[in-house]
Amino acid sequence: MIDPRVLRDEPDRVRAAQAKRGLSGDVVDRALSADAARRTAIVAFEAKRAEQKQLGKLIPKAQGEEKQALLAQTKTLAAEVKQAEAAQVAAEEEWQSALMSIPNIAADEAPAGGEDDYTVIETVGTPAEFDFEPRDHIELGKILGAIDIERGAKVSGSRFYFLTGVGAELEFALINLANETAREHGFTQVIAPSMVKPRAMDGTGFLGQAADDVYRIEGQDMYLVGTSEVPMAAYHSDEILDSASLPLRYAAFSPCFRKEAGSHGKDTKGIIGCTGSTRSRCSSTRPSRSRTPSTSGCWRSRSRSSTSSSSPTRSSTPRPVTSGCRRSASSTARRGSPPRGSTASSPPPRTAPSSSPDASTSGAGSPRA
RNA sequence: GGAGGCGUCGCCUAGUCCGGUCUAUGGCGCCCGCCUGCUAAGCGGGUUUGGGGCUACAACCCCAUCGAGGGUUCAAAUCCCUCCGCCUCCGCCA
Repeated sequence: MIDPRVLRDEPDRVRAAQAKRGLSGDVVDRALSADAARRTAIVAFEAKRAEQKQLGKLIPKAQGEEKQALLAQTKTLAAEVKQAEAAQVAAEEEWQSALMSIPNIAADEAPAGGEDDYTVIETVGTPAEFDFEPRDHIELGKILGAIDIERGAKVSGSRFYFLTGVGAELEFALINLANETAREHGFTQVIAPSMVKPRAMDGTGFLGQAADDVYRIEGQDMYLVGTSEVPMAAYHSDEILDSASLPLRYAAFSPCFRKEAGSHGKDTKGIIGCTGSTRSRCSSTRPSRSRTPSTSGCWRSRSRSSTSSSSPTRSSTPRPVTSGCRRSASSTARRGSPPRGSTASSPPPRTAPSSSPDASTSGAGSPRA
């Protein structure tokens, strides 16, 4: 969720960010009044509680009738404290839910609007031109015996596939390439758990507006991760890191699970943006004095390399505590842009917690390796 | 899945049996000051985190915080319940 202090101090900034996404600013006002109500409730509760504690100190010293009177007095007070506390908790929850309904503040450089309002920052290379009718990945996969969609559907349903022979080899090769490249750049190799507790999922914002895309394990309070960003963002949670050790850089590999809710049948032809995939993802943690996000690269093993950004800390001090972090602004691709050269810098809410290239480049299907 | 042990403010630790002067003890480390050719030692003070009030974003005051969440009670580190984590052992392991 967004920093409550930003909301309180710069509500207009939040309203402007809402407008940029085409969202109403009403939630901002709702959150502001909830914040005020919350603080009023806190004052009321704490006053009662302080009174109770003061009286409680007198009881062991008192004797006889005086003690009985005190006990009676403090008993009713205890009830009042309980009531005030309940009111505070309710106000707190209202405030939380209002805050949660506000998405991350869009970065200043992010253009207003939706998917079609992108700005091209840089074009790398020229799109390939063929003097024949090029085949798509489905056809190629079939001819090469690399992708078995039929059996994928039989075993697991639509949007699943088996990678076979050179297809599987290509997958491993891409992962190795990604990891090797990351290693050369000083990233530590990590194989991360692909199931996490709610705290980790929430910490990266995936239980907010992206909750629809997330797989939850039935009967267990656990989630399948949509990217290793989730376990890695939680990796150093509750730790205080020596700033001299920063940045800490990790290239983490994991299977990735996303429901891709609402995207069924949308420019997929089977395997792009699939429900289960593997990725190698780089992330780095660095001190954040300002509230600007730091960047991290992301190599996706599937068919392209890409970059994304994240904000590994919400601490306003140089002390980089990564607990429950959530990126506070959207991303800017820098390097290894997809062949189209487009740079989506304001991910739509559905994909907000993820890196923008994941969501915006689904059409560029030809492997680079 | 089962049995046992453990979890205290950076680290170690006292306190838990028997609820209230616990405002959580002491040591180490760290910070500030004093003293001192320098350093070390010594002496004095400070040092959990989060929230709120008042403000000058200070000082100060208040609330919460003894793994987490409930409960009992006028009152919980302390009693009860549930959960989590770590350790030891047993079971399971396509």
